[in-house]
Amino acid sequence: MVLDGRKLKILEAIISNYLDTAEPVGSRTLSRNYELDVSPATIRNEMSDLEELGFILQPHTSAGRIPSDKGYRLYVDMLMSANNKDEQHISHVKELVHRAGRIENLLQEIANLIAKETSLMAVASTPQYTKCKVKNIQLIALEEQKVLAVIVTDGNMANNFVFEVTNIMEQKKLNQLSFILNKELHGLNVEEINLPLIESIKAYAGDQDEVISKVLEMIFQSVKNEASTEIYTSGVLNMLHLPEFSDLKKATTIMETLEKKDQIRKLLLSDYSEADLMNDGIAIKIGAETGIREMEDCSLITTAYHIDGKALGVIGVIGPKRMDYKNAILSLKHLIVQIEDKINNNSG
Amino acid sequence: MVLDGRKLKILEAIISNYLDTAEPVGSRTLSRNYELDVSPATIRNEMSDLEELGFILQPHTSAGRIPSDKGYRLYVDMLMSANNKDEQHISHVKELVHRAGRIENLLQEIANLIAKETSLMAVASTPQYTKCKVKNIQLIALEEQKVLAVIVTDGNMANNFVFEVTNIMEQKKLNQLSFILNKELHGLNVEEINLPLIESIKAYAGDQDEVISKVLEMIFQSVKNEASTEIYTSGVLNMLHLPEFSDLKKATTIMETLEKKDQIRKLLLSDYSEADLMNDGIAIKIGAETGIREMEDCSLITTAYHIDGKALGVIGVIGPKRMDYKNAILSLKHLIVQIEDKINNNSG
DNA sequence: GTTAGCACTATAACTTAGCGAGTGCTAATA
DNA sequence: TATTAGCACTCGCTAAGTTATAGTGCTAAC
Repeated sequence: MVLDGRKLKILEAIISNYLDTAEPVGSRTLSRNYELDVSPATIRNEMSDLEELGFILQPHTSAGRIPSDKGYRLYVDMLMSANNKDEQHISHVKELVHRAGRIENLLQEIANLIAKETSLMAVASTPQYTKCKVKNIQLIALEEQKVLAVIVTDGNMANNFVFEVTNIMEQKKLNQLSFILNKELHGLNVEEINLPLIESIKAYAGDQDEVISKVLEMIFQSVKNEASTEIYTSGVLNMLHLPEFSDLKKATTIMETLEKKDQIRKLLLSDYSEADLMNDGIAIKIGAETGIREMEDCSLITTAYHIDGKALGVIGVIGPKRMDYKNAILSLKHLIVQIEDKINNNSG
Repeated sequence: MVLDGRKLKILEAIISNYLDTAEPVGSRTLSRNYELDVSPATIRNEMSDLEELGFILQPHTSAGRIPSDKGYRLYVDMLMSANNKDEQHISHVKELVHRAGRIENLLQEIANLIAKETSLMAVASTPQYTKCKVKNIQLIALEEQKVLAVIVTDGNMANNFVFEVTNIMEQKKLNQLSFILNKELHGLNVEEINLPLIESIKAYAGDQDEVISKVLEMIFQSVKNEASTEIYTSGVLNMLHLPEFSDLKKATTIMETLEKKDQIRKLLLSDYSEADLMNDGIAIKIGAETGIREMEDCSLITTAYHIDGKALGVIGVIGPKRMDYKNAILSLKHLIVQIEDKINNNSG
């Protein structure tokens, strides 16, 4: 049994209808509303085949059919190869991107925008700190024995750390130390700051090595700390309006899952398969493919943004498997261009 | 008709029972489970009186009674005057407070902790920026024409702004300008930075007045921007488990309301009545008292934290009107001490 | 290969009856 | 006069039964 043209057409019709209605699709509906030119009975036979092939399934005997994960997969793969070039979005995006000063704000705004455009949940991660380049380090005297270290990386991400020192520090002295740190670290990837390097820099600092080593130690620690990749989300509540979560129990479960930043972070940063990367860098995970049981009714679409040609962070959409993939992909594709523009200008 | 001892006892029993069960309370239950030493019939008479006085109400004819806003008000006022001194909490709070470096992290952690302790939603606002004192300003060269300004205020709050300048800026030059800015602004309240002051400082700067005025302009602008007071929340999802929101529509409404940071900010920072401030600084708003229609089933308990004796920011709990006020108040009271300790040490 | 017709099925939606918790009122009691 | 027992009544909730509906698969005819 093979997926001939007519079966494909019917499958497409089923998915398309299900995306709209969230209701199982019956043979009569298909025959009436799609130009298939065959009777419901014929469609029933084909549907039976499609089910056997695993592309659709029946919630219960007397119901219509809904797409299976495998069905969705075929559908999005077709979408991707169609390579639709329509670009209508333009508008206020440029403005928005221009307005936001720092990348953190930018990412939050981007997430808000995606959520609004798609009426779904949007996610955005900051660049993976470890892969960013150090642009500037500045030490600031707070009070006698407290120092604030500001570390600026690509994309003008500013990370702040407060630490205590045993000696009283004057700003002038700190400026000198900042100068040394900058000379040694400027342009390095954060993950290149390792123990041997720290030792060698300490040697320079002479009697002020306490401050230097504390700063470096903090950077070093923060690298190991996965949580340093911030996740911004927006539109979680949009999920509550979807029929798939119209039952409070399901709604609660999905909300709880989506609130777990650790889990979402892992999901976003998990390796892309090569197949995904073929498609303009758009990666799609459908249902069980996410690897999270609670998200079996959801799909995730992501795309990475690049700094200096390296994929550093991710923006994406989380919606029901039934989401409007086409629109979501378009939104992401469009925004990613803007973001990269902005970041690479900033760090250029 | 007056609220004699027995009526009060019955009212207390009704509220107490309703806090536990979230179900309307009937006369039989009261007579059985509380030591009132009167028959259900008598209690019914008293309840009828209490209803007429407006302290309780009946959801429908054949149901028991539930407390009205007025009833809750009496109840919490009694709680407050009882001035309970029991302090069991100790534990890891000190540790937590010590661990967090910057106040932003601290507040988020505090919110998490309150949410966990109370199983409700917690809120915390950063200090009102306008009332904070400038502690240090440092300018950092990012690239040829971009400068990052870090403004540190009381409690080691660091605010970052990026801006562009027309001339190429070297770090050395920026250090000099930072020095000038610090000399002029250190110790001032942010809101004291007004236009006349800006003009007078510009005069000092001579040919470098562009940078100076841009920094000051940004500070000045951010003061006007209410949104600069960040709101941290935690445990929004706890609300979903409460019986009052077991209906999806209600759940959605409350979630949407609680997600609106602007609204919550306004609510938190709205003026305290004098009466509230009498009670150890604990302020309670019950149901309609919040002024937000969607929160008519909720209560808000807040308390302010102080820096240099001025109330600057707020931490609080949002829960159903039926929440455990006593426990929530205790949690807040206990934490506020820790926070003030931490902040005032930091800024001391 | 396609289609009409039909028996069959499972869910959803509506209806009804009965239960239970609670009230208010009245009359008896201390 | 305050309290209580008794009772009729109310109303929402639940369970059971009933109907309607939208779908299927199969068979036989085209």
